[in-house]
Amino acid sequence: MRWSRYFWYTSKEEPAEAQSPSHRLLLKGGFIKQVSAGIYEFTPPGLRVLRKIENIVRKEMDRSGAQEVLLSVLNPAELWKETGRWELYGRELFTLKDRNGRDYCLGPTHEEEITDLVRSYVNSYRQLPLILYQIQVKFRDEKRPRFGLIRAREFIMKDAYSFDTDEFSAMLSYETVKFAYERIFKKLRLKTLMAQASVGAIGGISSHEFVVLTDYGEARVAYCEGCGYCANAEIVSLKKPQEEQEEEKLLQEVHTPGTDTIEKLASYLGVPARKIIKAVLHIVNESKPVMFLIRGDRAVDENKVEAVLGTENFRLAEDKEVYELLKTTKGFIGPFNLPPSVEVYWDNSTYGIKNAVIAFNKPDYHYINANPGRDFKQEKFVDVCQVEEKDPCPQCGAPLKVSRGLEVGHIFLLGTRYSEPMKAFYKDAQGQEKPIIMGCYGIGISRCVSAVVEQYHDEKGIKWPTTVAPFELDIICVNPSDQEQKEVSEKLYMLAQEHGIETIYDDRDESPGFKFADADLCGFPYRLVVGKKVKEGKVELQNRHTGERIDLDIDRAVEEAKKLIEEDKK
RNA sequence: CGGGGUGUGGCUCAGGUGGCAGAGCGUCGGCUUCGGGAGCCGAAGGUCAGGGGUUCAAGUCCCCUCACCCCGACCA
Repeated sequence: MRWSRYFWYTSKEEPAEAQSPSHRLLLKGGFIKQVSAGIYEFTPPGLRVLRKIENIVRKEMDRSGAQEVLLSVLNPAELWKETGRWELYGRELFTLKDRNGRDYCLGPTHEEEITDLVRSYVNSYRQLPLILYQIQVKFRDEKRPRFGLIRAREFIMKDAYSFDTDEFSAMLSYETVKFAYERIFKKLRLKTLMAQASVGAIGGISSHEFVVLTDYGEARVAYCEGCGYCANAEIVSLKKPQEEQEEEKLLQEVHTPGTDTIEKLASYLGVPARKIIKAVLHIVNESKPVMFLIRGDRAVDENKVEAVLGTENFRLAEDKEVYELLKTTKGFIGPFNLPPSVEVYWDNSTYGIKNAVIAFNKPDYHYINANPGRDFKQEKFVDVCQVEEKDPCPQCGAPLKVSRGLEVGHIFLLGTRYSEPMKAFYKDAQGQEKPIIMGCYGIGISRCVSAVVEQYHDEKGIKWPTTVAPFELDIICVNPSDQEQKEVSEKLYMLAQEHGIETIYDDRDESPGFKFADADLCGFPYRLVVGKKVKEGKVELQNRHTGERIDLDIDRAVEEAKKLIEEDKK
C-alpha cells in the first residue's frame, strides 16, 4: 500500500477526550473515529487490525471443531420473552419498534437466537454435541461507555454456544473452547490470566474469565503466585481471622465530635482503623434495613452483598432513613438498641477483634474497648469484605496479589437456563425427551484491539505484535526527491509484496521526522529506512519492539525482514 | 443511575470587570528544504452546542435542554 494514496490520517495533537493509552493512541494514530459515546468507526488500518484478530479467532475456533454461523442483529421480542430476558435484561437492551408496532431489540448477546436456530433442527442425541459461533456486532446500552473500544455500546464480539446431551459432555465442550481460547490469546500475544468468575446475569453453573492485566480494566482479579489460584475478586472468599490475643480493657463511652469518617475517628482517637468496627446500613427492596458490620480498614464488596441478600435490589440508606430508624447520623451507626426490623450481619473480618472502637447510635459518641461476647453479641457471620492485596489465598493461604484487569474473554457453562424455557429438547437413545445442556463463550474482538495496545505501547506510540499489526513492514523513503532513494524504495516495495509481506510504503512528500514519528505512532513492527546510505548500497532495518537498527545490503534487506517477520508469527 | 467537568474554525486551545471572533497545528496556492512531527510568503475556513431571557449591546450574565469526558456501581 502506498501511503500517499491510503485513507489513513494521523494527528499531531493529543486527542482531548481520551484517557487510557489505547483510546488515546488508537485515535491519534487514526485507527478509529468516534461517532458518539461508545460508538466508533474503523478506518482502513483499524479494520486491518480488527480483521487480523477476527481471523486468528476464526482459525482457532474452526480448529476446535466449532462451526461459524451468522445470526440476525435485529431480534424480535418474542424470543426474548420466552426466556424472560425481555424484562430481565433491563435498560441495557436497545429496543425499537417496526412500522407495525412490533417490538425488537438489537442483539446484546445471542443465546435466544442460537437456541431458536438449534431447536428447529436438532431433535436427536445423534446430532450432538455441537458448537456454533459467530463474529458479529453487538449492542448494549451501557450505563457508562468508556476508554474507547474497551467499553463500547456497539462492539464486535465472537460468541460461541455449545449444545450437549449431558453435563459431562458439556464439560468437555467447555474445556475444548477453553483450550481454543488459550491458543487465541497466545497468538494475539496477550498475556492473560484465567480467573474463576461469578455467573452473573447470563446465568449458569460454571464460569471463567480471561483477563488482561492493565490499569484500565474494570475487573479486579486476585491471584496467588504460590498455588496458581486466580479468581475475580468478587468471588474470593475471606474466612474469619485468628482471634486477637489481648487483655480486655474497660468499656468506655467517649465523646468523639464530628468523627463521621473512619479516617477522622482513627486520627481523633489515635487508634489504627483496623481496631474500629464500622457499620453500613443498606435498604433492601426499598423496605428492609440490613446492617453490615465490618472492620474499619476494609471495604464492603457489593457483589458479595448481592450474594448474601440474594437480590441486586439494594442501596445504601440515606441520611433521612438512618435518622428515622436509628435516631443518629452516618458515622455513629452501631448494632445497639436496634428496632427489630433491622437485620444485622457481621463480616468475618470482625471476628475475634479485641478492645474495638464501635458506635452505638448516639451522635458524636463512640465506645472504646468494646469486646465481642462481653459488650455485644455477634450472631450471623457473613463474607462481604472486598478482597485486597496480601489477603490469604483461599486455596493455600499465601498472600494474594490483586490487580485491575480487562476482561477479554468469558466462558460459561449454562446448563438448561435457555434450553428449558425455550423447549430446546432432544430425544436420547431411550426415546426420552431431555433439555439440551448449553454453554456460551465470548471474546470481545474489538476490545482485544485495545487490550493489545494497552499491553504494547510506549511514549511514542503503539508497538503492534507482528501477528496483529496493520502492516508488517513500513518502507520509508527519507527523501523522495532524491532519484536514487526513490528508485531503491520503489524496488524494495515491489520485492516486499512479491515476498508476501504486508507492506506500507511511506511515499508521502513529508519531512523525514514526520514519517518517523508516524511510524512510531502507528506501531509497525519493522521499518526499512531508505536514506543517504543507499550510496553505499545499504538500507536500515529497524525493530519497533527492541529499537534495534541494522544496516543491510539493499538486495538482502527484504529477505532479512521476511525472515524476522516469519519468526515472529510462529 | 449518583457525583464532578467541558462545549469557540477540521484538530488543540486562548478570549478579566458585557463593546469589531483570535492563535498554533492542519488545509489550499507559491518558494525553499530533506535522517526525528522543517522554514518563509499568501489565502480560505465560525449558527461561539441548541433554545429562551436580561441589556443600547451577550462567546462573556441568568434559566432550560442537549452532547461529550472523568470518578463510582454493572457487561466482552
